[in-house]
Amino acid sequence: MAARKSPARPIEPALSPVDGLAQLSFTVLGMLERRAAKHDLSLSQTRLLGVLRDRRPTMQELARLLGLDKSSVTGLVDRAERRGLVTRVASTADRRAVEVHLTDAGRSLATAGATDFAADVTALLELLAPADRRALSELINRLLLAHAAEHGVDLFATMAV
Amino acid sequence: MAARKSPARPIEPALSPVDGLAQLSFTVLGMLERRAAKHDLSLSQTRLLGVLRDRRPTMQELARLLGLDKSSVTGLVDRAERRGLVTRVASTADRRAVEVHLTDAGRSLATAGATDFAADVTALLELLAPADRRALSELINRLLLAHAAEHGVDLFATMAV
DNA sequence: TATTGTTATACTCTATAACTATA
DNA sequence: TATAGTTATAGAGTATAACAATA
Repeated sequence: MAARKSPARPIEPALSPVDGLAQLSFTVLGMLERRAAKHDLSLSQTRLLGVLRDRRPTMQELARLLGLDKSSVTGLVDRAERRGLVTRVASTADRRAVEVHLTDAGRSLATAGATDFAADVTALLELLAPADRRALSELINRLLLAHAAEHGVDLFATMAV
Repeated sequence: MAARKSPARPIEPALSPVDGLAQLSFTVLGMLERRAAKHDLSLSQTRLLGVLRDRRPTMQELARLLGLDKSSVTGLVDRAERRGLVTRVASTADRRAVEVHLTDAGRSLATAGATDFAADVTALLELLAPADRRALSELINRLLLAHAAEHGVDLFATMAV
């Protein structure tokens, strides 16, 4: 029961800005997790597939992209490989290194997962009026750009899922 | 370096609404996780302490609040108890049940964690101009209220951390 | 010597199933 | 019988340290 035509100040009780942002984040990540679970994927496996959609990194690059230790990536890739979602391919340039490639099955799953998740988030955003929705996206973009700039990060480099 | 006085259409490259919301969620949860790690707390332990700040639930209620199986909660509480953050107190009403209480140490840690996290999120929000910040919070509140209403959930019941 | 990746090991987190003790 | 909680067990995910192969 949202307030219909309340003016500037909302009648509803309001979450603090901090709590609101935290709650929103939990909600969105929860959606991602539930969708992934439908495909028998953990959040970690989902991130792995997401990262591999447009890259063929070595184990070490993968570790950096995911922010994990290389030994953790060994296990992550082991389990994905056992399921036929990725393959290890010997690097031609460096005989110590291996590249991790998405298989067709892995790519299908990554695409399906991304589509499902996008549907969830779109449905969430459609709870807002179109003008509000556009405003929210614009503000989020502004915030993320400022944050990325402050940390010297390329906002578009690590996007996955 | 956000665009200073760009009109309606931003000059910067923009993330799609879905990607923006996903990225923002990862950013915020990442902050929470890093702050928790500074106190040697996992996200699960942080949620546990957060939930206990204003409740003394039984194990079963805790399982429901955290969305976990009761056996998972046994382990979670075991580890927290071993660290002196919570205690198990026999229920007077039902001799099968135990209540989980925060210790003073646990409460301190929960408070410190919440304060740190709030500082991080506040710093993030302060990357926006004050008017933008207020607008963003207002839109997030609207979105969460609509979402809570749709799912028949009390938005304020499960807030933790 | 330094780097790439794996292995050995340990711990947290989670779930299912079986169990104990109440109710 | 049903419920509250624990235990036994299994597996994912993570990290540190030690190792083999290659650079």
